[in-house]
Amino acid sequence: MSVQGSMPLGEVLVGDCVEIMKGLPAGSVDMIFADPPYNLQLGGELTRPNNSRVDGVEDSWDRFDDFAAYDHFTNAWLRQARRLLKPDGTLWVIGSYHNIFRVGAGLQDLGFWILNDVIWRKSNPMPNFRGRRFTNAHETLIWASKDQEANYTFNYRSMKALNEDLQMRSDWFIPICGGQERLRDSEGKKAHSTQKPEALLHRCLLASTKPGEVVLDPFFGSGTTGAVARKLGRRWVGIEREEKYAAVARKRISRVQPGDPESLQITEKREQKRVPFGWLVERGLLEAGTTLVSYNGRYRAKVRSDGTLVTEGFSGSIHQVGAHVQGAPACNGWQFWCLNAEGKRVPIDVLRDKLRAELN
Amino acid sequence: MSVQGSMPLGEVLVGDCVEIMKGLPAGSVDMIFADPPYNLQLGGELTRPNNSRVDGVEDSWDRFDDFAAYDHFTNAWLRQARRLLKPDGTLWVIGSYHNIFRVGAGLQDLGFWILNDVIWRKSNPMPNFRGRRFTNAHETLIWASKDQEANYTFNYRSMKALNEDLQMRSDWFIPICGGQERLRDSEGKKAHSTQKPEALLHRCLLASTKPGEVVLDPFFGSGTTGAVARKLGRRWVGIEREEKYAAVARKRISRVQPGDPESLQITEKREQKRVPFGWLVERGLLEAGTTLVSYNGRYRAKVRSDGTLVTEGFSGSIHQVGAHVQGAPACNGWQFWCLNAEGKRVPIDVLRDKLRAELN
DNA sequence: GAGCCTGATGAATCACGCG
DNA sequence: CCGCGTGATTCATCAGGCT
Repeated sequence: MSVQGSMPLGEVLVGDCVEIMKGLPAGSVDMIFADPPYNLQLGGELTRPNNSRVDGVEDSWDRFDDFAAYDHFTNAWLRQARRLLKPDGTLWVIGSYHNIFRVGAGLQDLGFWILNDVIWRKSNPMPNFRGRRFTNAHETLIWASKDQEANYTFNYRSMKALNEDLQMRSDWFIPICGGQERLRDSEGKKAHSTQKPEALLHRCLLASTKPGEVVLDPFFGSGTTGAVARKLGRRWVGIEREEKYAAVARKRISRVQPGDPESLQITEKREQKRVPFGWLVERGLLEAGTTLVSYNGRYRAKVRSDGTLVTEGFSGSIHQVGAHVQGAPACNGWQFWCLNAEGKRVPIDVLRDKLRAELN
Repeated sequence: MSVQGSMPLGEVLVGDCVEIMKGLPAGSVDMIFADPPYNLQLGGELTRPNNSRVDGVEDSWDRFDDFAAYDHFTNAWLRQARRLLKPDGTLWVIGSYHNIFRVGAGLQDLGFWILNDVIWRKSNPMPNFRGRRFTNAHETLIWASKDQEANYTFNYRSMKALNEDLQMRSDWFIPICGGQERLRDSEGKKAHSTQKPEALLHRCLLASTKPGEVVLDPFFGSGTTGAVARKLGRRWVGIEREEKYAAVARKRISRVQPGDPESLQITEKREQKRVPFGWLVERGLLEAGTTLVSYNGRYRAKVRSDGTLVTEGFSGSIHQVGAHVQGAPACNGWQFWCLNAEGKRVPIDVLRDKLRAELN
């Protein structure tokens, strides 16, 4: 058994990611973002029609003898990822058709529960020069919890806000990393061949973590995960096999302005403090005896001094009475019941909001 | 060994697809489109915010004991699919994150060579009613040949034409099947719970088959593959486990107007008649002695009467000379060499097009 | 007929905390 | 650990009915 130290937050650890993960404490990570080698089987060089050479991925870290070797490697790092995650932590993995099916099946076999697969649609993909296939214009991300029962984090409201107040879909349109964002060496060459755009990590981190939580990236590369984590006030740990890339990442992240806590604060509705309906009556925001109307005008009920409602032959909480009159199994009374205000029906939820504001 | 008959073209065979495929002749199919069960593993019932019930997929054909059982089933039908395909035939499979990773890994293990994964982006997916995940707004298709060396069909020009003369990308935006297209029984209920849109099949068939070729769908369902195949002048065979669905499909397909051969004709450049460069000189579209310039203006060469080019100390075909001056292993001379026309450089390929038009 | 409103529905792995 | 109560939660499209 290996000796397990504490989490080296804000550091890039250099070495084999499986071995290094073995030395980290179990259940200490809230989210893992992994961009493993793609197992690209490029047959020789790829050239453009005019013979200029495409600078593809041919680094030694991206070569595996066969699928069995790749599966073995995948299983090893996924096992460690699973061990390091907290019970409610989640895993993101990105890949292409060369490797993502093997990774997806592998993580399902280990008990991970897939929450979504997400498509990164590239605004500016490389064309298919030979005209023999469809332009490969996307990559696939898998988002998974440790098991089916996990109470994972999903910042629904933040995602909805990012998408013009419509639910965020599973297809994301984001440009590839280029221009000023792309890290280059002194000769102008790409510092890393598969640098991911910060916008992609921004969305993953914002969707599935809270400020201050711990994010691990076992294939750190040029450190995009660390840079965005710092920007978003998340804590991070990176693992990178090559010191060359680790150095690039450290320098890059040190220049990132950390996000200020206040602007990072987001409140999901489901996290707000509970306000019982009765408090509205106690506090005088609603008088006992007031008649409430259902949102569609079909039902009426009277408010009692203890915070229950009463309608013909039935009484109970706002939720119970709402469900009863509709003959429905459940009902959110806050949205169902309304006040008549200036001829318009207003959900009693607005009174709850008002009280919550007073209570702060 | 089972007795193998001939291909029952235009028929829906009722029974277990693996068993039926075993009875069909090897190497007899040009393309297979497969929409296997997704193994959704749905839990209890799901209601919309208005308390109406979501009509999920609860059919018996989608229930498997565990991943092992699903993998076993997947391996069995993929093996038969492989046996039935001609050497240059291709396989399409559609799935969701529940099953596609297992199918993708399984077909790679059998030696299939993935050409693309294609994303069907739904214009109108069902929302995520509980706000716990991203809206699952896509499904994934895998397109694969039997092996890496296969000379598969890809109708590049047709796909490009379908996409406003830009290369067709791997992400397709297509509405789900509803409205008039959705087959319903006499009570207005869905005839099949997972009917695919014809637009999706149209694109798959148009991309990867020629008129008259044989298409097999081992999970025929309501027969979308057959209907579109008939419309596009492809021959088809369907296999469906339930007679109920087979009957629906037969009736549906019988009403389809077969495409007329002329309008199905498409011209892929690679199938056009070969036109040697020398013919341009013979026919007078280009005079011997003309000086050609490379597309980037760096190199020059002179046309000789026999259709060869000559430059400083080297002569040969347009391709050989193009490769030589660049020091490249190969070169497409039709695109590399240009004429100076009205101050602009125009590839000599335009002269070939002109001659081809004259030769018709 | 045009326009507006209401209701239905689609391959869906769809709560959570407290007592 | 289970049971129960509170309460969070939907987008695009089509069919049909009413003004």
